[in-house]
Amino acid sequence: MIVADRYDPHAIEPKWQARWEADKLYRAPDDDPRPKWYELAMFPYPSGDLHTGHWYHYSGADAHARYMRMQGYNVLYPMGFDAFGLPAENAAIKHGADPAAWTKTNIENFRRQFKMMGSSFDWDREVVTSDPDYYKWTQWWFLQLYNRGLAYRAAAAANWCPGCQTVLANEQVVGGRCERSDDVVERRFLTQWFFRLTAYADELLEFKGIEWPERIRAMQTNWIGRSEGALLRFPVEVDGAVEQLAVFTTRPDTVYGATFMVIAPEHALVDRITTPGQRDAVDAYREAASRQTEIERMSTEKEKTGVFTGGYATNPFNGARVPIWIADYVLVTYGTGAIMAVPAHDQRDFEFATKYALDAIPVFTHPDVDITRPLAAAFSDGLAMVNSGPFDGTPAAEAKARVTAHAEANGIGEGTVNYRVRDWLISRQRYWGAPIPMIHCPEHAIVPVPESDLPVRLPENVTFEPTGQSPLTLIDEWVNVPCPIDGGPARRETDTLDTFMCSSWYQMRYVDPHNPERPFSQALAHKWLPVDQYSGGADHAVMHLLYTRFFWKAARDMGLVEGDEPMLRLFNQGTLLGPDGQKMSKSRGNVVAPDGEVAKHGADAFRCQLMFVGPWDQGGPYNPTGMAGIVRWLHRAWSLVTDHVSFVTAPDSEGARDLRRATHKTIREVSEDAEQFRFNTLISRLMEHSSLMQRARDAGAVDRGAWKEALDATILMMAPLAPHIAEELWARAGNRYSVHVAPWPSFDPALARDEQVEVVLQVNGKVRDRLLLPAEATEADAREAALASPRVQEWLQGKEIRRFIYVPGKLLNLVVS
RNA sequence: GCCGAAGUGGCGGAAUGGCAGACGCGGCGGUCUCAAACACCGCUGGGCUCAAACCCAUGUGGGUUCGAAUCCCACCUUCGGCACCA
Repeated sequence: MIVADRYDPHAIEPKWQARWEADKLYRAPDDDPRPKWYELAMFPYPSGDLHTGHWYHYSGADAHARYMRMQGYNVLYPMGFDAFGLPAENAAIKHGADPAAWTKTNIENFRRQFKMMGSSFDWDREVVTSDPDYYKWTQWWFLQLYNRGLAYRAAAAANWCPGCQTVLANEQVVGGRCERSDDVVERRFLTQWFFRLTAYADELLEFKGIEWPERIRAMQTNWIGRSEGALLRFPVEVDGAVEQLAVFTTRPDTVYGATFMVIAPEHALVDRITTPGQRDAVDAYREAASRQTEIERMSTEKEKTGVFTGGYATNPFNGARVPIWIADYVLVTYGTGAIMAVPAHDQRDFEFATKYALDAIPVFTHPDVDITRPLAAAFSDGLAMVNSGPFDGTPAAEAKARVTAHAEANGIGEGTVNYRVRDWLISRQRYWGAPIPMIHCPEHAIVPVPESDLPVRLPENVTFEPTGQSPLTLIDEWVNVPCPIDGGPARRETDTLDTFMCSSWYQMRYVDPHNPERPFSQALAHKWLPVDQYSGGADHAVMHLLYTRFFWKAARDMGLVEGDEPMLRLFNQGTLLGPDGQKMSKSRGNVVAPDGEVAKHGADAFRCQLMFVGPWDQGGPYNPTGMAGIVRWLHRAWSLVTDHVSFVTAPDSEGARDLRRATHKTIREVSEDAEQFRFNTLISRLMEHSSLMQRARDAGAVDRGAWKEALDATILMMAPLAPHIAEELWARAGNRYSVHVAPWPSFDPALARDEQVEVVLQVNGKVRDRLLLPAEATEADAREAALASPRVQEWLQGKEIRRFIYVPGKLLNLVVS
C-alpha cells in the first residue's frame, strides 16, 4: 500500500474494463432472490460517435444503476440500439453504403465507446432493432394490433416531408417542419396505416401511479388536447335533399349567436353547396389554400380570409338561415372540419365577421359590456343567456348542460369529447425499417402475413433512389407473393414501419432478449416489468414517451403485461451546452469531443466533470477548465490511499470522533443526493470529505479504525461516478473485488450527530452573534447564553424584549421593541 | 396568446421559511522548488480609500412573517413546448 505511484487513468481504466467484461460483473440474473430494479436509459440511434450529450445522459444513468446495485438490488440495466432509421438510408443514397453494414459499423463503434466510459450495462441482453430476430417481433406486434382493431388503413391528410420523401406522424412535425430534416412539410391526401392512439386518449391523460416530471405530463396533456363540448347538426339543403352539417363546439350555449358557418376549404360538402355564382371564387380560394405550406397556413398573425359558398344551413334551435363560408382558419383535420361561427363570443369569428360585414349577436349578458351597442371585441364569459329564445335568463354555469340536453332530446346533437391528438400514422415510404407484414390480394383485399411466415425480411441489393415511393416497390421478386388465403398472385405492402414502433416495446424485449418463440415470456415480464427508473431527453415528450405508453396499454389489454404504465419514474436530463453557453454544433465550433477529454483526463474525470456541471435535469454549459478541480480531487483521493499515514489506536479521541462524525454525515448526505440524481452536490460533499481526511492525516497520527471507515466509505461513494479509480483504490485499500457489488455504506445517526451546535443570535432578525452550545442545550440555556453575550447586549440597550423565537440547535431571535 | 421551467459573485452553481454565496473554476498573495505543476496554504459579492464594526446585496416593485433567495400579488427578462384546435 505504500507504493506511491501516481494516479494514471490510462493504466487502470482499460484494465478494469476488461476484468468487468470477463467476469460479467453487471449481468442481471433472472433467478436471483434479491429485489429487482429495472433501470433504463433511452437507447441511442447509432450514428457516428457517442457524443458529449450521450455521455452526459449515460453518466448519470449509469451512476444511478450502480448506486441501486450497491443498495442490494438485482439491477437490470440493459443497452441496445435503435438501429432502423433514415441516416443509414441517406448514407446509402449519398455514398452507396449498405445500410445494414453502415449500421453494424456504427454499432460496433458505439459499443466500444460505451465500454470506454466504464458503463455497467448487461451486454448479454443487447437488442438491435434492425436485426431480423428483433423486427420479427415488431411485425408480430403489428399483427396483434391489427387483429384487435388498433391498426387500420385509411385515407387522410398526411404530412409529407419532401426531404425525407415519406409521410410523417403529427408528432414528427415541429412547427410545420420535419423533426429530422427540418424541411417544410406538405399536406397530401394519402392512404396510410395508422394505430388507433385515440382509443386510449383518455387513459393517456391519467398518468396513473407514475412519477413523471410535470413538464412532460403537461406537454402530453396539451398534445392530447381533450376538449368537452357538443356535436351539433345543422340541416343543409343539398341538391334538393336535406343533409346534416355537423360541427363540434365547446360552446353549445352560444348556438343562438351563430350568424354564419365556416367549413374548411377541403371539406367534402364544399363542392355540393357552392352555388354557380360563387363557383369561381370558391375554386380560386381552394386552389390558393392548397398551395400554401402548413407554416403559412398556421400563422396566427395572418389576417383571416374566406369566401361565401352561396349555400345556407339552418340553425336547428331557432330555424335561422345561416350562410356557409369557407375559410382556411378552419382545419379539416380537427373536429368535423366545420364550425358554427359566433362572432360575439369568439375572437377569431369576430375578426372574420368584422372583415366581411357579418352580424354579431351577443347571447350572454356581461357586467362590463353594453350588448345593445356594436361590440368592440368578442367576450367569452358572461352572466346569463340572452337572445336565446326559451333559454333566456339561464345562468352561465348551467347554460352548456341545458343546451346540450335540449339538443339530445331533440336529436339535434349530443354532448361529446374531442381530441387534438390524432391516430398515429405509422407507415413510411422508406427502405430501412421493418416491412409492414401485410399482403394486398385482388380477391381478398388486405391479408395479414401468417405469423409463421415472420419475419418479412428486408430484401438486399436495393436501389435507393428517392422516388416518393418505398424502394421496396421496385423489387418484383420481393413484392410478388402468393396470397396467403388462395395462393393467387398478390403483392406485399411496401411501406415500412415508423421506427418509433421499434422503440415502443424495446423495454419489454430486454427482459427476454433471445426468446425465439415469443417476444418475451410471461414469467420474465412479470419478474422485471415495468421499468422502475427511466431516463432520457425531454425532446421525446410527445413522441416516444407517448407512443410507448399507448403500446403498453394495448399490450396490457392483450394480457401480455401487467400494470397500467410502462415506466414508473421518469427523469429527463437537461441539455449539455458548449462552453459558450450555446447549443453544441459543428457550425458554432463549440463541440466538446469525448474522446479528446478521455485521452487527456480519463473517463472517470470526464464523467465526474459532466455531472459536476449542475443539476442533472438542468443541463448547462460544459466548462473544460473546470476539469482541473475534478482531476485535483481524484489525485487527492488517490493519495489518501497511497500516501503514508501515521496511525494510533485511539477510538475515543476527539480526532477519531470528529472524523467519524464527518464520515457518517457525508454518507447520509451523499445517499440522499444519489437517490435524487443530485450528482453535483454529491461530488461536492465527497470533495469536502476528502479534504477533511487529508487535513486530519497531515495534522498528525489518526485513529486507525476511524481512518479505515472514512477511507472505505469514500471509495464506495465514489464508485457510481468514478467506477475505475474506485475499483483500483478499493483493491489497494485491501478490500475484496469488486467495489461495484459491495454494499453501499450505511450511516449511524448517533455518530453523525454534532456534539456542539452553533446557534445564531439575532436581534430583530439580524445576526449579531453566534454561540457554541452543547447539542443537548435547551431553549432556556440558549436564552441565558444569549443575554450574556456582550454583542447582543449592545443591541438590547434601552430596548424591551418582546419575544424569543428559538429554532433548536440553529437560531435564537430576540424580538425587541 | 396559452402551458411549463428558470433569473443568486467575474463564471458553473449551493442554500426551498432561519448564518446568502457550500463545492469547483477563474483571480490575487504566499510555501515548496534550479524552475514548474494535475502539489500545498491563505484571501477573493459591493460600500465605508487597512482591519473591526456597520450598511447594502439573490431580475423589478409591493405584501405576508420575529425572520424571505425561498411563500403570496403584480411586472420584466430568458429558455423549452404548443399555437387560428372551434
